Amino acid sequence: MDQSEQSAPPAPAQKGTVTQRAIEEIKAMIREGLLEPGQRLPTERDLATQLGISRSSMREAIRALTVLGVLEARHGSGIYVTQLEAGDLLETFGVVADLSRGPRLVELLEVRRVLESTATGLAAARITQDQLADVEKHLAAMNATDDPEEILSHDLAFHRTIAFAAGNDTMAAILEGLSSRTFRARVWRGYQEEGAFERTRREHSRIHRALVARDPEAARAAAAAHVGEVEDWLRGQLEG
Amino acid sequence: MDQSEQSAPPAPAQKGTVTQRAIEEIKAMIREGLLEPGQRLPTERDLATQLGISRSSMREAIRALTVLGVLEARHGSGIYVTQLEAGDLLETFGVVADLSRGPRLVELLEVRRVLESTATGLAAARITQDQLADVEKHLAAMNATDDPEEILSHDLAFHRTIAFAAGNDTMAAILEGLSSRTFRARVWRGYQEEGAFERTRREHSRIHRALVARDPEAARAAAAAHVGEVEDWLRGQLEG
DNA sequence: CCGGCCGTAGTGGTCGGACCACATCTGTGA
DNA sequence: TCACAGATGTGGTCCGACCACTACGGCCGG
Repeated sequence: MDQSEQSAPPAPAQKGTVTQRAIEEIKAMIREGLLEPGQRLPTERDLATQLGISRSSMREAIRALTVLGVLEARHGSGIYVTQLEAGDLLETFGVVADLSRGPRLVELLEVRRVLESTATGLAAARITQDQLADVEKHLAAMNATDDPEEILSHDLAFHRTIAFAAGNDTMAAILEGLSSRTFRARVWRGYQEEGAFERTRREHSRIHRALVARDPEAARAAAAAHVGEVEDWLRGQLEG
Repeated sequence: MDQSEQSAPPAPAQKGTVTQRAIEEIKAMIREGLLEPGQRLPTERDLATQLGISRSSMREAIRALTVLGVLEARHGSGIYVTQLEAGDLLETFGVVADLSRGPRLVELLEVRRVLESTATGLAAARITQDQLADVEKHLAAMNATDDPEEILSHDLAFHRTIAFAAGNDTMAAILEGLSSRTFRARVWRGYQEEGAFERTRREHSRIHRALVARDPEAARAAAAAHVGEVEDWLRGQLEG
């Protein structure tokens, strides 16, 4: 709305802070293909000189892009562009889940329910024998122990494998964030104390059977019900 | 050489870089409720002293949390915790969409289709008269002009209003990121050149009719088809 | 000739201090 | 009483030095 074209091409375009400008500058370089995934960037000192800013400011810009999963700094070696894969970029999604509280937790679970059911449905049609074997491995391990930590660990792997088998890495990465350890640990702490172990096991078995039967609709329903259980419980917690 | 004064009983926990430690430290403070949304933090200088690091490192940590939407720095005033609302935290989602290319664009559209259809279905049941009026306003404005920029603008507002009416702010925020200006501009540039205007208008009308009729299933289907059209086109582009 | 050791140059990581730009409060003067 | 100007404190930027680590290459012993 304010983009009135100016004459000077090398004009600094005094928008916002210097660091912010540097961030946009680097993002633009990547977007336009000047920086390929995996490629090494010039040194911090050189980059700072190129953009005419101090190394401190450039470092802040680099740090910002690092936490976003766009860049990766290797001490003593250099700065590199990540592979820009779904996992790299969506890692920050976990932060959101970790810092969310109250009603937002329910909203996140609602999003997870929608995506998880879709992914599980897709997986029923696409999962390979090897992946199915993995799923069964985690299912068995989950049922073979009573250690909550271990159960949670295999539970996560169970769903992760299924999400990955759906073939949409982006969706799988988002689900990964929505199921991050600390997030689920917080919710499940109370949920499992109410003796939900058995119900969880039944639900997992139902999902597994649907995958074996290659029944997408059943898989979708089972996954939705599975997440929905936790969702309803949490909703009740917030009200009561 | 001057930092060896105290033996540090609270355990320095030498994990990763100093800055990384500071980031986790602040996140923990927020997670544990020591820092409330909207609250003002100590000054950069004080924070640096508290954690026993330099101001430079602390600034990098703050910058990192700023781009994640957790903190907000106001020049001359101080540093504040954001409201930690969905919009604040999920703003970075737009960055992902902007930097994605090729097959990942299709994956993102697939995620959007799933969420958009869900949100539109929910909206059919929950939208208020005022919100419906807004939707109609954008629909009319969209059909009254031929300026692609303006069309895109109202198109975004059309879907945003609907997503918001669904009642799940988190879902709406994610959709916002998946529909960010630059992302859609890139895809639609080619799509609309193929004379897809008319089809888009028909699809929007269909969504609108379903909302008016309070028919969730029809709304869901219409939204899925709408996004699916673009999805298919893009998939074809990548193959052909 | 080969291979491992070690020094060195180059990189990111950290530090401390200085100064600038901006927001806010305060006290003065009309 | 109110408006303005200064003082104060904050984040924003810059500089220069040093530390920690990696990678490379030449040296030395086998």
